[in-house]
Amino acid sequence: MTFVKPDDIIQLIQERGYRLTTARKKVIGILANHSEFLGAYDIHHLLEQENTRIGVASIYRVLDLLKSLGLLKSEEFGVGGEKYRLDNEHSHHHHSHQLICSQCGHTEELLGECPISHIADKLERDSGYQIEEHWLRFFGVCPLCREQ
Amino acid sequence: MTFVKPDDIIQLIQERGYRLTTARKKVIGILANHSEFLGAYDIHHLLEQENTRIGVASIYRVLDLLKSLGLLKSEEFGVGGEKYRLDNEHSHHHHSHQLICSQCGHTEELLGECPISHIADKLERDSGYQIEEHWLRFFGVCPLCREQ
DNA sequence: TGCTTATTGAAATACTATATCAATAAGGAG
DNA sequence: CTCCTTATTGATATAGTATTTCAATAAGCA
Repeated sequence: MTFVKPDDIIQLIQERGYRLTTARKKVIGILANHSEFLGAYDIHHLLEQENTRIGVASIYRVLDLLKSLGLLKSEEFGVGGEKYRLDNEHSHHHHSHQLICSQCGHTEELLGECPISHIADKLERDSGYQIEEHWLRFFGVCPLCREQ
Repeated sequence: MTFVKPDDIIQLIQERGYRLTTARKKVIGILANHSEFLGAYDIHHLLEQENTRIGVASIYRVLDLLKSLGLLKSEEFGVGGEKYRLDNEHSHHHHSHQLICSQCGHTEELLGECPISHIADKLERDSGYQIEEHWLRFFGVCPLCREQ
């Protein structure tokens, strides 16, 4: 179970002017009841088990919509394509990513999307720790120091 | 260009009792001439441009062989399946991965395959730094401390 | 040179993902 | 509550990646 309530998502969808359709409700329902990552076809199969037939194309469309609303986390595991999960409040933790020159000490903050969050998620599941923060620090020789 | 010489790979293949075939030589030749990551079908197309026709299945077999010999690095980029590159000596740098309890201070070393190396590789290309080392430290509350 | 068998190529198959388009249904207007 | 507009859907076709199968081939040894 995630901490995102289906009703909140449905409300957001309507607020944004999107229609509230069966496909959207069903796919969101499945995602809300599964804390693990699911592939598009996993969702398709789970819906079939509830005797609900939603076209694969529509499942991808709902996933795209949720992604565009920032409500979805996705991961590429080794095989089997992209997997999706509702983005819940616990999936974020503080981090610090730095690139440090081991010769002159110059430090750069690395911005952009966190490449570690999915590792932290997995680690949280595997270790039982509740991860709050991580540091990622790269040490190397900066271009200026390399010239000398 | 990688720093792995095709001849060294070919020698290793023969030492291990595998036959030296055209498919193996050609695929290794392509990989040795490309420092970027290539998909199986990229290799297939590149070989066609040299008027060499190697079946896709065989390309996958060569890639599997190289992987089993530890000579191949692979990555899943966003789309388009797995990509491969010969593993060169510069692709390794020292690292330390730890999981630390922020309450009791208990520290665990995280073993297993380094999930950061490909980030380091990309960073090296993008930043111009020559990365030598990285630390990845996760801070959280361990299962014992969570019970209290 | 011939033999054994590891290896290959082609085709069939499976799976993920996207584009197309007629049919459908959501939701506002009346 | 009914009608109308059009966003949305489902089925199908298509594309790309990956694996399996099996007869044909060629590598390497005697």
